[in-house]
Amino acid sequence: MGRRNLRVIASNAAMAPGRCSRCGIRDGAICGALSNEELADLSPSSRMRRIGAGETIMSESERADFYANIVSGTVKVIKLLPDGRQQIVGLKFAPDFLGRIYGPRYPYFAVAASDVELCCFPRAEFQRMLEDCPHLERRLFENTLADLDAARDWMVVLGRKSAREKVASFLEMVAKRTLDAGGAKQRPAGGVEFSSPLSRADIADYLGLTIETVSRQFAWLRAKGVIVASPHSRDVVIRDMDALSEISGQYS
Amino acid sequence: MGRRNLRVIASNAAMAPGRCSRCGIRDGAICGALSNEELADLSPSSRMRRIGAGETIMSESERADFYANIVSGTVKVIKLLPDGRQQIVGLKFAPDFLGRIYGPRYPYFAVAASDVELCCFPRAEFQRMLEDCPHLERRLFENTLADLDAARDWMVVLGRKSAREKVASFLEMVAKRTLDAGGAKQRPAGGVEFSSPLSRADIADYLGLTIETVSRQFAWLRAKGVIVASPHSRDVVIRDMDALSEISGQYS
DNA sequence: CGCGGTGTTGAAGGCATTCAATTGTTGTGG
DNA sequence: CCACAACAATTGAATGCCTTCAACACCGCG
Repeated sequence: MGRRNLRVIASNAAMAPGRCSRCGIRDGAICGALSNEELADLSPSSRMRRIGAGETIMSESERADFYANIVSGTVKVIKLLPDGRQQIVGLKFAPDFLGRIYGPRYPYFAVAASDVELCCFPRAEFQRMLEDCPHLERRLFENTLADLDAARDWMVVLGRKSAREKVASFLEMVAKRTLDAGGAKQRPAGGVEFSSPLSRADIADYLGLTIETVSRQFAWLRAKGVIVASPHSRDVVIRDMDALSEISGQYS
Repeated sequence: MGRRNLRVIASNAAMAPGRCSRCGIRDGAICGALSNEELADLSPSSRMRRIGAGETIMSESERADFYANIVSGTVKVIKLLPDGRQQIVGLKFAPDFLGRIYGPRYPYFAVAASDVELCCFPRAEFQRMLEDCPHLERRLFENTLADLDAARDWMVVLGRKSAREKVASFLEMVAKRTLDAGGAKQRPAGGVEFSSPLSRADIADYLGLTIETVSRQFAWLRAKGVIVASPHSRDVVIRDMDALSEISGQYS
């Protein structure tokens, strides 16, 4: 239950300096808090990195020497128990920020759930920019508050929901966040179509369940016609969002 | 399971203006980030409030018009599901801070778990102080990061631990935090003595369990000699902290 | 084609919940 | 001071949900 192996570390080719002014995620990312001049200052030190699915981006034990924006892909934030059980404590999509300020250590494992593109800043440069830009610090503060709310929302899912409600909550959450990011298609009759960013194993680790239980709940939702999803596939169509919300316990 | 009623609201006598300079919790509280002059500026607008156990301090639905430091007592941070199930998503002790900046709403219920003394600041005054004092904002940011880490730590407990491990984790956490605050007695042979800040019902809501399961796990820990606790009492002596850590799964 | 990885499905078992009854504690009023 | 009510905690028995163990199906890739 919840014991899976973490493949560690990362081949990472340095890419061309970030052309921030043309960056597609700028407004959504923390960079949206910076003026053109400030961004021009930071831009030369940014580096693109490509991370393969399953690779570890940041690690609890080691000192994190960079910060990053997610340009594309999905990142799992993971905590481990000494015996190997694991719990996903956060999910990060583009254009989310990755890293921990005010301390050298990132207190979790950040692992690529899919192939990921990162826009990375060296620690020192970013810290300097942070001191000069109170609005950047504030933006990060607001991000952290959003992370806190998300974590606490999920505590309710973990602590008080049944397996069925958990899986429905997961689909609801992914649909919402994917729609916000423009990665999902709106379907007639309020349907939503997207591809799950997580494997069954990851979903289990996110929901505090086993793979088998997750699979069974998918089967049930499929049988009920709430979702359409061919077996062995990560593509999902939510046919009836209201029914899903009903099942998730979010609205009664 | 997890359905309990929230008694709402608060008789609250206004007390004498905070004598911040002699305040016992100043250094631990966010006020520790303020100079004597700054504190003298804020001091006149502070008000002491006494809250009875079970009363709601802040509410999800209503606009919070004040911020507060906890001077004494324990506060539960709660989230509710529409059907009444509840999950405690945070515990606050003295000298913790209560409130949410950058927005008019506090997104949880804050409920007194015991009788509580608060040092309250009107929203407007505090916001003004915040704008003038970047170090105060930074202190709050660091608090929020600590809250986030605590929430994510607890997600592991909720998602991946058995009932026995959960109860052991709870006792461990309370012992640690109570010791830090000086509210617990060190006993010979590494023992720790304290009084549980939460009822069985609250512990259940914190651990995502039922009251009965919590009670049974207490009975088991008692039978094993890991703790000493007379039934129907909140007083606990942890006889063997190492054994407790073993049981909690925190160290294997 | 065979193999590893991922996902599905079945059957059995265990752990936490549910339902229920009892005990202990606290506070109120006679 | 004691009786009583209201509440909190404990304990027992039965149920059920999720896990565990196991086998199999599907997919991509060498």
